[in-house]
Parts: sequence; C-alpha cells; structure tokens
Amino acid sequence: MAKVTIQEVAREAGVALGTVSNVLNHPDRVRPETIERVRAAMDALGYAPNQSARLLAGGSSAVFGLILPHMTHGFPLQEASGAQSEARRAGYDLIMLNSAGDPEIERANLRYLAGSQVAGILIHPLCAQHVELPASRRAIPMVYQGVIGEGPGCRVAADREKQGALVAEHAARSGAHHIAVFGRSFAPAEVDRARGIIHVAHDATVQFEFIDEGAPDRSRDGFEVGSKLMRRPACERPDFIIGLTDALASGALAAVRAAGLRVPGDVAVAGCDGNPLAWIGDIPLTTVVPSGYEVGRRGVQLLIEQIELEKLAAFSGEPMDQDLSRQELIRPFLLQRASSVAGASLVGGMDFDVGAYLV
Amino acid sequence: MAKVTIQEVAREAGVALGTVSNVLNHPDRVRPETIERVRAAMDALGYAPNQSARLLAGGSSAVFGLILPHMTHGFPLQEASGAQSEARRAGYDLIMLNSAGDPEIERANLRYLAGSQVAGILIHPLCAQHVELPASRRAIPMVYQGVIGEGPGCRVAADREKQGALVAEHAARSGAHHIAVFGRSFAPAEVDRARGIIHVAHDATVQFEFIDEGAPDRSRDGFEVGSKLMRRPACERPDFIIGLTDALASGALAAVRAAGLRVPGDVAVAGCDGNPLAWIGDIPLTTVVPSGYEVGRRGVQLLIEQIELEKLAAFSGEPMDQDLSRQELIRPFLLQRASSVAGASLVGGMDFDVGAYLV
DNA sequence: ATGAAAGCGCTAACAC
DNA sequence: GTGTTAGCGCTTTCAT
Repeated sequence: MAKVTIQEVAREAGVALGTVSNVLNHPDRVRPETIERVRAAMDALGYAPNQSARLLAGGSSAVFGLILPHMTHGFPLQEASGAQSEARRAGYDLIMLNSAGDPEIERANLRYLAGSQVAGILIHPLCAQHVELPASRRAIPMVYQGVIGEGPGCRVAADREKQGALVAEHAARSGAHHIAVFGRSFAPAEVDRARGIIHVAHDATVQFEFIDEGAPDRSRDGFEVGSKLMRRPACERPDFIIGLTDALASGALAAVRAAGLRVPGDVAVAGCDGNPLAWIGDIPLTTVVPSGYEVGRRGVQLLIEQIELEKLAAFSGEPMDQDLSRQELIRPFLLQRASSVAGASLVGGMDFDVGAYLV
Repeated sequence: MAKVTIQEVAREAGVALGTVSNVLNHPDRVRPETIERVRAAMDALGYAPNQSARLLAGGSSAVFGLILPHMTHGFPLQEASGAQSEARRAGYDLIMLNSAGDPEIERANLRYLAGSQVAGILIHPLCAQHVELPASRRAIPMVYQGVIGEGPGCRVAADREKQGALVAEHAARSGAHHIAVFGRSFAPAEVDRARGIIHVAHDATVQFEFIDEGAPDRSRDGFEVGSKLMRRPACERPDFIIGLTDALASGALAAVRAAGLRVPGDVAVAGCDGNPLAWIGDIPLTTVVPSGYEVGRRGVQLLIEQIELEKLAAFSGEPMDQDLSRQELIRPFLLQRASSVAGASLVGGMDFDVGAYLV
C-alpha cells in the first residue's frame, strides 16, 4: 500500500484514468454516480493526489503563500489570521513562512514560494526595501503588506499616521493641558504615528511635547521614561502621556501609578498600536484597534482581484496590458479605555477575548 | 523572460543540463569555478527551481510542514517559533498551516501536506483524537505535538501536570495557609494541572481549595471568581490564589487589588501556563515558563531522527523493521514574579522582551 | 464517458 | 567532470 496513484484509483473504481482526473478537477463533466464510485475508491485506497505532479502538469493550486517578517505577537499574527479567513472564504488554502527577522531567510522563502507555483504571494517584508520575485516568476500575483510606496505593485498597510492622529485628537479633546509623546525617532512605525500627532498638535491649542529616549521598545523602557516625567515638578509634568507603542505606553502607565498618581485622574495614558499584549493590565490601555486583521484580508482580496484580471485577459486573448496596482491604507479606530477615560470600567479591558478576536 | 528552466540556465552558463542539476543537488560533484558560473547564470536569469518538478522527479524537499490548531497567542506560537529555529538549524524550511479550530480544515491541511511530499509533518491536533495520514502516505515522518497517549507514533507535549505541581509547591513553600485553585474541570489542560496540584496538596500541610466556576477562560472570568473570594470574611479568605490559566489568574490578581488588598502581601497570585499575555500588568504574574518553544524544537528533532533512521534502513537493505515511537513530556520551570514573591521588583516583569523570546 | 498520448521541469543513472 | 535519456504522476486534448 505504498504509492497509490491515480491509475490505481481508476482501476479500483473501474473507470478510466482521465475520469478520475476529471472527478478531481472538473466534477461537472462526470456523472454523479460515477463521481461517487471514484470517491469511494479514493477513500478505500487512501489516495492523496500528488501535488507536485498535478502542478507540474499544469493544474493550478488554490494555495496562497504568506511570508511573515517574524512571529511575534501583534501585527503579523493579526495579518495571518485575516489572510487565512479571507483565503478560506474564497476557497484557497494558505501556507505561511516565517522570515524570523532574517533577510536571507526572507529571500529563501520567496524563492521557495516562487518555485512552488502558488496561486499568489502575500509578503510582509522585513524592511521597506523592495523585495522582488525572481525575474522568471513575475507573473505570480503578489501583494506587499505593511509597506507603502510609489511604483507599480499592490501594497496594503495600516495607516499609521492616522493611528497617531486618532490618539492625539482623543488626548486634545480630553481636556489635557500638556501632552507628552514619546517613542523612538528611528523606528519607522513610530515616526509615522508621530507625524500624525504633529499634524493634530499643529491645529490644537494644547501643549505637545515630544520625547525620544532612543531605548528599545519594551515596557521597561516606557517605565523609565514615565518615571522621569513623574519626577518633574507638578507644573512641568504632563497630564497626558502618549506612548508611540503599546509596550512603551503600558510601562509608562505603570510608572505613573508607581509614582502614586492616579490614572487617568492625575495623568492619562494612551498607546498607539493596538497590541493585545498591552490590554491586559488591571487598568486597560486606550489604544487603536488592531488593523492587521484587515490588512491581511484586504491583501488576499487584492490577490484574488489580480487572478480574476488575469483570467479575463487570458479569456479575451492575452493582452493583459497592465498589471493591477494599488496602494491602500487601512484605517484604524480608537479604543477608549480606562487609562484615559475616567469612568470607563476598571475591568472593561478584561472582557475582551483576545484569542477569539484573532481567530 | 517568462519561464526560465534548468535548460536555459545550462545554456546561459555554457554547461550541461545535468551539471546545473548537480550544482543544485550535489555541489560536491562540480568544480567550484563551474558552480560559480552556473550560480551567476541563475541570478542573471532570475531562475527559481520548480519545486513540483524536482519533487516529482524524486528529489527530496528539505521542507517540514507544521499544522497549528489555531493562531492565538501562547502555546501554538511558541511551538511554531521553536520548530522554525530548530528546522533552520538542520537546514530545513518550515511551512505552517493553520487549522483555525476547524477539524475539516485540519484534515484538508494534512491532505495537502501529505500530497506535497514534505520531508516531515509536525501536527498539533485540535483534539486528542487520532488524526492520521492517508493510508497511502504513512511513510512520511510525522510527530504529534501537544498530545500524549499510547500506541505507536511520536508525541511531544508539555508536562502540564508538572506545571501544576511546580506552582503548587511554590505556593505551599511560600508560607500560605489557604490556597485556592480555580479553573474549569472540562478543560483538559486545566484538569492536568489540577491533577499535579492535587498530588502536591496530598503531601502538604496547607489547606487547598478547588473551585470550578465553569466560566470561559478570560481575565474577566478570573476577576469575578477573585471578587467572590475577596468578599468572604477574612478568616475564610485564601491567601494564595492559583489560576489554572494565566488569563484567569491575571483577572483574579486585578480583583484582589480592586478589593483593596495588597499583592502579594495579603494575597499572592500565580498562574499556570506561561502565556506572555499575562506578564504585562504592573504586577507581573508568577507563572511557568512557556515550554511550547521546547516542544516545537523537540518535535523537529524527532522528525529528523525518523529521517535518519529511514536513511539507515535504506542504506542497509530495506528492512526498517520498526518505526520510531516516542512519547515525551517537556518539563516546565517556574518563573517567580512579584505577584507571589514579596520583594520581587515591581517592574521586573517588564524587562522581558516577549518578542525576542519568541523569535 | 473512454483510451491513448504528449508533455510539464526536473533528478538520477548511464555511458562517455 | 559532460551529454543523454528515462521516467516521476498528473492534466489536457483528441479521437473514439
């Protein structure tokens, strides 16, 4: 019972080889009762079509490939979940590869997918630099996630500037007088958010202060910045702190409380990137809802659009004059929690089932 | 520049087709300078070997497939990361499929991998029930993760009983007098942990109390149980609370503080499953270090062992009398944090870079 | 619906 | 080291 081929299924079912193939690929061309018989034979023999053979022979695959930059919590995972469910809705499978932060692995992953004849590739590149398909495979539909930029191609990213703007508007409207914003000026995501905030600050009457400590993006680092701020004399102390990442913000939140001040009574705190990691403390953090899920979904939709377009072109005689090009930004929205909204339930953040959300 | 085949690479490089193949599969058989020339040709043409063709022709793939039950935070992700890095160390690629909680998808994923001729399959099944390869593909090395059980096959799982035991021992040694344990008696993972705790309770002199509220596994649910406990008269109140999951425990922790009691001074709290989600609050939670990473690593190692064994058998004349069978439990270890250890730094939990850990 | 046959791009085995 | 060749299992097309 080693290798069951289509040939043996045909024999077992008492039909021709071609018929078995049709059952697999064009069930409409086969009489229902025959289909039944063939399926039974497949099950009896434990037949699993050899994907290599079927692709090599020109069949298509109904599998999308997704290349993740790494597998940490937050964005990439949300993207993967969104892509998964959208792909499945459309009848595609999704395989995921992880670049684990290494450009070399990223290249290898791309080569692999290119050589695997997947129906389309979703890639969240490690850096904004172009990562491209080998010249010989440019025909494979591809969508970049998490990056924007000029030039042809499809790109879907979260609107980070808008993320910052939302938080800033919230802070300004909250009645705060002195808003401190902190993060790292060398981290692209944080710079984008800061840009959004600056935009808002420009039109607002409140004081905005920008701080860059250049530290890594850990809660601990946020804690230190927060502590420093809290040690200031009361008149120079901000009454609203925006962390450009949720990890930083949650550290700052802890620092405010460690300093004996009330949140949000004395000092309000908000984060920016909707990372579930930061939603769990006993004072839930105001932040923006993760748009990664939506980015993943949209990415798959664009892949499918490209495929449809290609089909159309093939049908109407091969012109395919132009590739589909799209640049899309996914809008975030603000989640107002107890860290910045007096009166929000202290445990409000806890009824959020992160797991379910991500599925 | 549509389809670049091995043939064209050969022509471009001025060598034979077979030589190009050798560069790909047996570089040792080709003169270094020739390799150089061929590689250059590949790059120039943007050649990406057709995986289907190479597999179909009998080449092997150096790709492992990992089937995840879902993509929520915590265990599955750790497993994926562990598997990734171990696979990479051994020169394998890893592709991941997500069953998204649906047995049907799980079956489809398995079929796909079986038909894709991957070098080995790692599967974390949705339930402990057997999920098996189609009869015709039994030869593919396979390792089950997260389940244990009798019968042939390789299984690697976290030792959940031990997880409970570790936390219980910690509680007993901490000087607590009344330890409340809560979770859901219908959740296998929690039952296993509880079993470990019961074991310890049996030998201990402290009072253990087991509570099952049957609620879902969210922080909010833990908060409610915790609140109920805190409303008891002081003499009936536990001074140590163990949540059988970290989500539950973090909710309980919040409840204790909301009741105006000090943690760990008045009541200590600990969780069980090392879920990074729960490590972020401003009082970091005592829990066990995630062993998912180790499970993933070990799973890949077992896959490789199976492959080696097969090679050996093939070399020495095809007997391959017995398949490799292994049942392994991965030991957790305790992470003592401020929620149960007075004097542990209040921000100790924050210098933990979750992202880096998972990579 | 069947049977026959042509490849898909590659690997491995062969003779050179 | 090179050049040649036989499949791998499947899809598709064609005549029947």
